[in-house]
Amino acid sequence: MPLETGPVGTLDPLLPIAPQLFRLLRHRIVHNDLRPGHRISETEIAREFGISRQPVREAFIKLAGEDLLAILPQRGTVVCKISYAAVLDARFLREAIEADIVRILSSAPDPAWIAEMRAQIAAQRSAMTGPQQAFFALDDSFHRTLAGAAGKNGAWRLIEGLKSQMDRVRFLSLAHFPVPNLIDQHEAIVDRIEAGDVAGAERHIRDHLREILKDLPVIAAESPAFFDLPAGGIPDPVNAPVTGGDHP
Amino acid sequence: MPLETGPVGTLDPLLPIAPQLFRLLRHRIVHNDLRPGHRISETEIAREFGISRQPVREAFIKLAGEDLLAILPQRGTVVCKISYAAVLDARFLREAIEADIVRILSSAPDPAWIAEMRAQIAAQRSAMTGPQQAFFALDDSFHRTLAGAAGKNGAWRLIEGLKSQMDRVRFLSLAHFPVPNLIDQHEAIVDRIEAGDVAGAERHIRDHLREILKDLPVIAAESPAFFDLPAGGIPDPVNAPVTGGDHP
DNA sequence: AATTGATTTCTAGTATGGAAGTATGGTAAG
DNA sequence: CTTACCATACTTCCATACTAGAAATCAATT
Repeated sequence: MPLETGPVGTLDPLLPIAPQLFRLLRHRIVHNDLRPGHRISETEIAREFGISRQPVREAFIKLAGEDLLAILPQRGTVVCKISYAAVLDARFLREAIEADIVRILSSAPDPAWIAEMRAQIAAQRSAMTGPQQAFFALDDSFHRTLAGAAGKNGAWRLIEGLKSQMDRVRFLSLAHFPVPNLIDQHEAIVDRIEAGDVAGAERHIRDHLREILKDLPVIAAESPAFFDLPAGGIPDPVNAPVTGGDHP
Repeated sequence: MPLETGPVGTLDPLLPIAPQLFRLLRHRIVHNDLRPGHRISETEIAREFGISRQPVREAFIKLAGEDLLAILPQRGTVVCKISYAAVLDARFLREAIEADIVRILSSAPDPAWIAEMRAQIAAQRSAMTGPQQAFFALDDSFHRTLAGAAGKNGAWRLIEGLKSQMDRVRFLSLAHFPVPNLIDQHEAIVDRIEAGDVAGAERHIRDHLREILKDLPVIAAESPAFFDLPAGGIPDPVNAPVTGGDHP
């Protein structure tokens, strides 16, 4: 995994500091160690790590680019709330992209990649009894493998940025996600890819990526303080327009 | 248009400098005023605009995030060549996203938006005789309108980032793009949306966004110095795996 | 007591100085 | 003529100092 390597919590002074700090703070925010609305200042972080403000500032700017921090000039910097709309947007984009990835795969199935995916699914089942975060890592790996198998590693880089918004929800309420179901869905996707069933594979990946729509309203209702909700309260995103995967 | 506003070439010292400089340099790179491979330094740019190196540095970091600059620690900063692979990746992602956008639109056509799109197409035809850059602006506006009509303005923000890679190609060789054809394609897309023909609308937007595949090899062969080509020379991207829009 | 005003104390933004590392050009040795 | 070496002139990166502006605190006034 290119990102998120190494222990999270310390900085190696020999390596460039700003990118390290960026990953570290990003990890803290996505895992809700830094809570939405919490104010942090460049000075404070600089003191905590014994570095100057400059690399902190650069990390802040990059985090603001992912909508994880809001920098208010001359006023302060706050951890963004989880934008309900942004989560839905990110999910929509992921579905669109991964649907096409799966179409590529199923239109020309590669036995070597199929074997790799099945091995990963086996690992996912083994991780079912362990901590849920372990499954999430394997889940990421699975989806990244899909992209890689389709020759779209560049696409995964983009998805990683989108995923940060969705991950904040994921780590906010680990209990809500039906891991066994998700693994079954992974298996169904690979089955349809192996069978060369383009429409079927597409339908399954789209359904898979719509799972979060069921849980999001529940989680948002549980922790409204963490969310930036649209006017009118929590909408029912399941009623969002159908976007594909349902052709005859 | 949120980005690229104001005159390009001067900085307002009253406003935050770093974001202004970012947009300005981005414009120069995308329009190939700064050529691929050209070396620039923080000091040089700082002198040119009479500012300090720090905001320059921050602009550089953001440009590196869009793969427009490559910052080599302690060695220098160069304008990235146009990555052939990145252009293909960006195009793939755009197709996936806009295909789903068009599916939303055609599954529930809105007369008001249809009228807006038709008006824009008329404006495009008027701009056919003028400079080609004027058409490009209208083309962007059209696609942005599609996203907005589907309630996916957030998606357009992402596409804008992807588009910078494709725009570099576009501005590199204005002559190659068959503007009348593109406008006809726009019209066909809107026709299918209005008719509620989901599969047809999807097929047309995908074909539309594949136009660049025809021109890219030609442009790359004309200006190989501007491109970062994969090993083995210029591939034929038209033979890339089919990714959708061709169901029965 | 409530309100207005000045002051103090925070913030991010910018400027500048120094440290570490790399490429380059010249010089001396083989 | 070729090669190894060293000094120099760059580069980015980090640290520090300073500026401008916003918010909060406290005092004076009504």
